[in-house]
Amino acid sequence: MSLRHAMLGLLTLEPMTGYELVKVLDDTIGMLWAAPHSQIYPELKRMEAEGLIAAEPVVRGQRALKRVYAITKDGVEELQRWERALLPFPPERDEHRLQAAYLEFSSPDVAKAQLESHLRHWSRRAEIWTDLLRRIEDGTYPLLKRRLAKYPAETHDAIIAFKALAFDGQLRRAEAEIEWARRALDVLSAINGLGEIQAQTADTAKREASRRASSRARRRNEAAG
Amino acid sequence: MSLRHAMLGLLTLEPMTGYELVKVLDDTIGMLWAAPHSQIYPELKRMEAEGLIAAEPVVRGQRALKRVYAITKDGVEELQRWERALLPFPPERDEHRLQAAYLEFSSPDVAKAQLESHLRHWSRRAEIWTDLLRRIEDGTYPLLKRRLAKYPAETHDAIIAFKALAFDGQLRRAEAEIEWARRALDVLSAINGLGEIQAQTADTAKREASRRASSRARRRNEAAG
DNA sequence: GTAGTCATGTAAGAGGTTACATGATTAG
DNA sequence: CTAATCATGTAACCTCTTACATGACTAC
Repeated sequence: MSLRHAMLGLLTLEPMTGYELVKVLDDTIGMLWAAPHSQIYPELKRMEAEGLIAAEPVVRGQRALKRVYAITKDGVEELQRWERALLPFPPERDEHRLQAAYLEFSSPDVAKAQLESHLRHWSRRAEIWTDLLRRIEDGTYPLLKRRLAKYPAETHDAIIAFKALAFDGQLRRAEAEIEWARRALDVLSAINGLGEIQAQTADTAKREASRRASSRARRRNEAAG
Repeated sequence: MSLRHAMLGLLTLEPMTGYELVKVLDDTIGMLWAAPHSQIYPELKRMEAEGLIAAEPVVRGQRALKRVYAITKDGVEELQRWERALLPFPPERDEHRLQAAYLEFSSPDVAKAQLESHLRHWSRRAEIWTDLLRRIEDGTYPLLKRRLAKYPAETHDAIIAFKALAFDGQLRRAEAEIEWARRALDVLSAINGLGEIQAQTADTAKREASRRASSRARRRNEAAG
């Protein structure tokens, strides 16, 4: 349940509308914790109901209203409670690594394309995080500028250091992925026996089971719908 | 939907019971894709219904039966289809990194304990992956031994290389986390201004809004239930 | 007999994805 | 006037988590 804490953290900067939260959770903070608007609006409602944030209606144009959310005392307490918790580590679940583990069922050209895609993805991520780090350190990152303006000078070093720390962690992760993908491409090009490996199936193993399984398989398009 | 592909991959080694899959997905392969038994058994049922695997009842003791699942031709095709797909990259979502980004709401001693826990967790993971890598490379990893016995000799290099590649990626990730946590501990000890930062809340910002928000907050225990 | 392992389920609920849906405002 | 942006929702579906549940088999 960290979407809530990502939003509480953002609201310690200043009150925001759901829409503004949608934007930052799709852009910069989304590089730490991403969320679509379909998740954000309902969560804001729940947080308001629980008293963690308070909405104030603000006029917009002639007819329209927008709801500006501000964090409450309870919200700050919840953020601090979470901030001080020892969070459990999630189980390992990495689809790309799992795919790599069974590359013998792929083909060399496809595998190469996949690893190049991996490299491109994490290189783009690394660029984004490098850029964010630079902007945090040279003071041109707007969210941070506004945050520093709001908190006492003696806390600035810590605030800057922690924001940089988080993105530095992301960057290190990206760099590890980049190095891995490069090495994987080397491993791939050094291998010849790759290709059309035939797995032994229930069908080839057992004749009568085969007929049942494959006719069941043929029926599955209708049955699964 | 990769649990299915993790299991299809395992079943290309040999037919297994749900229980055996539970064990490997909690142990070695669980280091790539973890899953609890409550997810495995229903998924096996679905996969059987779709014709990707075929169950054979095998006697156990006097009264009991166990269901041994074998991959079918359709199952192998599905594994190959997935293996050749360009998988999308998931959105960024890292609770520990998010927590690090707002460490100014924590306290120095708690933050230190959290980072030490991070270090311990990923060091344990690194040990596990290092050990798996060693056993893959010196041929003492039983799952791999059995796999090699089943596939032609010219594919062995590739099979070994891909299994090693996957765990190497995990190891690199762990090492990046370890280095990050070490650096984070250094950053932490270099900072003094950390501690009881007070966020400006809706309560402190607006007097009349305050009264409404905090009385709402007081009511929330009953209201939220 | 009894503890540990083998073996297999169900169910409620949380969190996230994808798609569908609507309308006001502002800049050109 | 029209396109982009601002603004806010709902709903079906999927995956995963956590907890509850049961019973046979085997080694001591």
